[in-house]
Amino acid sequence: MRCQQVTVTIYDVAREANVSMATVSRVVNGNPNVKPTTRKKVLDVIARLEYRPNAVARGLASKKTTTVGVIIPDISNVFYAELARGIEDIATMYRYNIILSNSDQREEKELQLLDNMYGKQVDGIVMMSDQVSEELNQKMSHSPVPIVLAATIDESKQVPSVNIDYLQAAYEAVKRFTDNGHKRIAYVSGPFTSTINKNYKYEGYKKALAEAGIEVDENLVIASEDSYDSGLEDFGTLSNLQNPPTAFFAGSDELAIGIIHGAVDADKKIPDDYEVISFENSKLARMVRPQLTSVVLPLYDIGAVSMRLLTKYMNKEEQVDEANVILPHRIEDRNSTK
Amino acid sequence: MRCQQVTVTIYDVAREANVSMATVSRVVNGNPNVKPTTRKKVLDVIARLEYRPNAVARGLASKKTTTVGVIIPDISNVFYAELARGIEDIATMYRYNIILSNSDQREEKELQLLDNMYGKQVDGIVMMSDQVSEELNQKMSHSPVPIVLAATIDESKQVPSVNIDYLQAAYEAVKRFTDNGHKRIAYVSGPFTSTINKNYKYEGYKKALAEAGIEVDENLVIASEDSYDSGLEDFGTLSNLQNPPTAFFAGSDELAIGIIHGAVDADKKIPDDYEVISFENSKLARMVRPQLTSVVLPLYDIGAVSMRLLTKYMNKEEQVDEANVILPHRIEDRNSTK
DNA sequence: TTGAAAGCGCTAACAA
DNA sequence: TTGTTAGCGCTTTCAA
Repeated sequence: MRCQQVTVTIYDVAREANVSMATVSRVVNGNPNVKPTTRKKVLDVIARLEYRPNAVARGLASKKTTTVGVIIPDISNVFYAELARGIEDIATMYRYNIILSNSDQREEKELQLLDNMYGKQVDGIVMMSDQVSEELNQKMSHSPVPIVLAATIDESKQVPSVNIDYLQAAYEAVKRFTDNGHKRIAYVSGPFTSTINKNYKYEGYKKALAEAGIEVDENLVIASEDSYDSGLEDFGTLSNLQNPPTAFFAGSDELAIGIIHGAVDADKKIPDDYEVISFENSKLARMVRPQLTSVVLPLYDIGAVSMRLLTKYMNKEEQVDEANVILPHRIEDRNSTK
Repeated sequence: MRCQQVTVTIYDVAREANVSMATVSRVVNGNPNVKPTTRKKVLDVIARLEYRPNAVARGLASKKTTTVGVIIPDISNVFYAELARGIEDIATMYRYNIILSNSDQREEKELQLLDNMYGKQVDGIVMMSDQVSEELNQKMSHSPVPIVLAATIDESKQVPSVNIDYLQAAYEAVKRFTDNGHKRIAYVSGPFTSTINKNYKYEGYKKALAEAGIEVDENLVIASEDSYDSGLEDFGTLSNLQNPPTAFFAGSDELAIGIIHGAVDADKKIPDDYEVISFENSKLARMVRPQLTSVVLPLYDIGAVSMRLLTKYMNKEEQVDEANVILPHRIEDRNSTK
C-alpha cells in the first residue's frame, strides 16, 4: 500500500498539453468553448498523467462542494436507513455526495451537527428529527444553505419538508377497527416526544374514535419505546386490563410484532382474538405470522423526494410550488386483520 | 429561509482583533503559542462575528479534510447499517466526518466510488464488499490514502481488514448439529459470489461434516439470495427432498426466519422436527418464534474497530502490529436448537 | 509570542 | 477559442 504520491495538478496538465490551465479547466468542466483538437490533446494528457480534479480546491474556488449533509437520528435503525437510501440514490443521480451524521435525537447534537455541516460548506442539508425544537427551528431558518426536512414535522412550516398525511393515515387505520365494530381499541405508540406520534397519529386515532362515538380511554394508549420489547410488554399490560382492548393500532412494525408475539405467547389468536394494524410496512411486516396489515409509509420515496426537492433549492430552480410536500399513503392488507 | 450571507473570514477576525491572520489561525487551532490575553481578545471577536472556520479552505491548505469515505453495498440493509453505525461513532469520536456511498455490490461502481472519494480528498476509506475483485484489489493497493476493509475478505491480505473467523464460527455452529447426532444438515446460504459465504462459511460447514464422517451432499447446500423469501423457498425445496435435512445452518437471520416460517407453514415444529442455527444475530433473532440460536456477528464492533484501525494509519501511529484483525465470536443459544 | 507572505489547486472574470 | 490573472479562506514556514 502507501505509494509515493505525486499529485498531478491542472497546471501539470496544462504544461504537458501546451495550453493554459484555463483551457484544461474548460475541458474538465465540459465547457463547449474548446476546439475539438485541443480538447482531445488535453484529454490525452489527462489520461496519461492520470489527472484527477481536486474537489477541495474546486470547492474553494467555486463555493460549491457538491456534497450535502444528512442528519439522521440513527442509521442503524431500518426506518431511517431506508430513508437514507432514498436520499443517497437521488443525491448520486444529481452528482452529490453525502455526509452522514447520527444525531441520536439529541437537540444539542443536532445543533452542533448543523454547524459542523456549515463549516464543511455543504451545498444543502436533509434533516430528520422526531421533534423540531424552537432553537433548532431558529437555526434552520437562518441556515446559509437550503434545508429540507424528511419525514419530520416542523409545525411552524418554516422549513421545506416531505411527509405523508400521518393524521389521515392513522385515522384510516383506526377507522377499520371502528367499522369492524371494535369498541376497545388500543394505541401502542413510540415515544410522545415524537411530534408525529403525539400530534398526528394520536389525533388520527382520536378522530376515528370520536367519529364512531367512542370515548378515548387513556388506559388504552401507551407511548413507550419504539421497540419489539415494548410491544411485547405493552401487550401484557393491555391484555391484563379488566376491560382489555380487542384491537391494536401499533405505531411501528417492531411494536406490532411485539404485540403479536405477546398474543402468541399468551395462546391468543390473531386476528381472531385481537386485530392488529401497524404503521410502517417495512419488510418486517411480512416476516411474522400472521403477516401484518400495515399503513404503508413510503420511506424510500420520502427520502428520494426530499433530496430532489433540495436540489431544486440548491439550483435555485423554478420557484418551488410547494415547500411542504405530502406524499400519498395506503394500507396494505395482510393477515393481522379480518 | 435563505438570508443574505456575509461570510466572515479569518481575515475579518484578524482585522477586528488587531492581530494577524496567523494569530487567529493559531487560536482557532489551539496552538499554545499565543499569549492568553491575545487569545481571549481573538476568541471574543470570533464569538461576536460568529466566525466559523471554512473546512474546505482548511482542507486545501493543510491537505487534510478530516473526512473519510465509506463505501458500503447497501445502507438500507440492516447488516451494513449496523456496521456503518460502528464506523460513524468512532469517526465522530476522532472528529472525522463520513462520506457514505452505496456500491450495490457492483464492481464498476466500487471502482468509480473510490475515484470519487480520492477526488474529494478524503483522508482514508472504510470499504465493504462481498467480493474483492482483482481489479479492486489493485486499485486499493495503489490508493493515495489508507483503506481498511470492514467485514470483507481480500484473500491476498494486501489491504488491512477487520473480520471474525468465519470458517471457525461456521464450523462450531455445524458441529453442534453433528454432536447432536444429525446426519442430514443443510447449509442455506446467501450468494456464493460472496467470498465469506463460499470460501469460509461453506468450508467451516464441510469441515464439521468431515470431522463427523458425514459426506457432503450437494443437494443440501443452497446458495440463493440473502432474503426471507429465499429462506421460505429453500425450506420448501429441502424439506421435499426424498431424504430431507433435519437441521439447517442458515447464512443470515432473514434466511433463518424464512426457514422457520416455512416450517411453521408446513405445520412442523422447531426445534423438534428441525433445528436451526443462524449466522448474524441481528435484533431479528429475537423477533421470531422460536427465537433463533445464532452465531454472533459483532457488526457494530467490526465497524468501530475498522474505523479505529483507519485512524491509526491516517495518523501514521505506531507501526500497526496486525493489519488483519480477527475479532472474537460466540454462539448465542436460544430456542431454535435443542 | 507574533506577523508577513507564499502557497494549496482550482474557477471565473476579463482580455485578447 | 484561448490565455492572464485574481482570488477562494486557510495553513505554514520563516523571520522578527
